[in-house]
Amino acid sequence: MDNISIARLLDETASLLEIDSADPFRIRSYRRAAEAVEQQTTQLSTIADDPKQLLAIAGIGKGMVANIQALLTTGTMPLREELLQKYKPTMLELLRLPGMGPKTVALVWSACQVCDIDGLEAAAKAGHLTKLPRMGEKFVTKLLKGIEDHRKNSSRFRIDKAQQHADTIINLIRAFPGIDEIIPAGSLRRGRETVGDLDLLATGPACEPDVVSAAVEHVAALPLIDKLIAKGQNKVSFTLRNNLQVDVRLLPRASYGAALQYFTGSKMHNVALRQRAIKRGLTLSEYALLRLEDNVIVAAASEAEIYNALDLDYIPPELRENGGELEAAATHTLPQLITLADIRGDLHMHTEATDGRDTIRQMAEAALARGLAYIAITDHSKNLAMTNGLDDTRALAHIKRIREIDAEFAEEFAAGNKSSATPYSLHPTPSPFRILPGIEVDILADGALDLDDSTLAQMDIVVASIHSHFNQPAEEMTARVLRAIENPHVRILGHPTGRKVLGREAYAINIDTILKSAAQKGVAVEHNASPARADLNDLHLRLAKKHNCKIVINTDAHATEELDQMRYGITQLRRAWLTPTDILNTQPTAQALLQQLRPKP
DNA sequence: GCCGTTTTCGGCCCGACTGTTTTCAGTCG
Repeated sequence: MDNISIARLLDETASLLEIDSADPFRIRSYRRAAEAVEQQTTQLSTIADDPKQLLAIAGIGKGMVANIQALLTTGTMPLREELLQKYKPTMLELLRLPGMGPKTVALVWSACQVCDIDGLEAAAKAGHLTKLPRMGEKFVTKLLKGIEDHRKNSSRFRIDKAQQHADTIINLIRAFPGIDEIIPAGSLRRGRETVGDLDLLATGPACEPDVVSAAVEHVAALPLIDKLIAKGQNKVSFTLRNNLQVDVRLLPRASYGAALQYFTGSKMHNVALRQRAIKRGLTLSEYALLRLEDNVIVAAASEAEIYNALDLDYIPPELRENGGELEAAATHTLPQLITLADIRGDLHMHTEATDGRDTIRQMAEAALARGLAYIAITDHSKNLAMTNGLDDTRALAHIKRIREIDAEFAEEFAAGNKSSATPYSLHPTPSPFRILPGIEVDILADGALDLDDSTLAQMDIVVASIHSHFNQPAEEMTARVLRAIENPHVRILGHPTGRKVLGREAYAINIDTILKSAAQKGVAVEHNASPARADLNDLHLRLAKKHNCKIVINTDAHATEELDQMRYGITQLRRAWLTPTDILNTQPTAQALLQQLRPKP
């Protein structure tokens, strides 16, 4: 059993304990243990014989060692079995519905014997639920809507999860000798926020027709396969334990480009491309671009050859949605899309002062190691009590500390003895790494901010975001944001739509009005790079560009490794046709960036 | 259930919002 499976079972046990109204702290222990296990780089199965090594992991104690050893040897553990006597595993899915917490799940089970989504929907429609305590018309309406949304989304996977699975599988397949290239095609390659399944295309000497069967057998025997769906001449289809379907195709080098083009899509892009081919007396398939009259291959080995043979510039996968990219490619007017390397700073992140996990210095070191030139530390303000948000006094003390560490970085730079993963000297224009003092200030229900202007005046970066009262009518919500950005200290509007991928609809808000107003006031709008919260979708981003709005892309990292999520945010910017000049934090230095932001009052 | 320890047990982020109540439990972040 691998770490992911152990983590999942521990987490599920935590959920079952919640339904069972167990001690909340005991529940938290199981959740923490699950997280800790998931983050381990070594497989626990290899060190399970040595309890000392397990106990060395923070969050794993004596009890958890016994649990993990039970899981590894028997595939389950006593507490889990005991809970499954009382409850059904399908109840865990009910917890994912909005408004359904452990207490409510336990209630519908004991009162109506409802333990799955279909049963819950039936009970809701039959009016059984309104007879229960604390459940009225409104609750049932919201619940039915939640079930509908859940069904719509649950068959898709977020891009980062899909990418992780793809990386794992790719590494396993690459281990087979004679496979030298393997690329995920489909919506993952196009950078969609969610993907339905994985399409992996491999090529190399081992994929040539006369020898491919050995490679097919290798793929069909991968250890992480849950169900093998199909095994053909050069294609293997299977599902993983989480139901993600994976199609692996092993293709000869000569037709790899055509296959990559075909399986990357999108469908509408391919239709348009094939129409263009026919007009030129050609025909495009997954095998090659052929001349119609004599079936001679015009292009097949690479995508670039195919596009060029159709009198088009190479079109990046993110643009292949039949949204004007063919016309642009034909007239050589495709945009120079932004890349990860263009991003020089990250202006929204949290530290252990509030709900982050790492220190100011750790975040800075991690950003420097990732090649950034500057960051802003923007911890939460006091209204977010659950994050231990900063009041005015603590906020001022915090930025004092930020300034100190910023000065330390400057000293270390001057002394030339900075030891970090990326020495300053590797940067084209060496200058000290900068840490800007900032805050993520909360926009209250009436649009006021929850810290004093005198405090905000001390900050280089003031990100204003909404964290409560999500259910205001659109007009009120819009007015509230407009009032917040009236405050001259606000320089960035944080996660302006509150959208969550696979989780929550955007706030009811008039985004057009807000973007216009932000553009007029010089307030930058933030695209949250986290794949869970790709806040502005590509439509929003295009709208922001149209209104000449300043745009920043930030990770909102709560730990050093979350800085890596920038890559997913970049993909969304590319899908919106944005270039480096459309984004403020492509500015090379903190000073240049600050000059681009709204001037301080 | 874990942790830190004054080695034997107490502390472990908790406030705001919602839909239901008629004073609050449950959910969310």
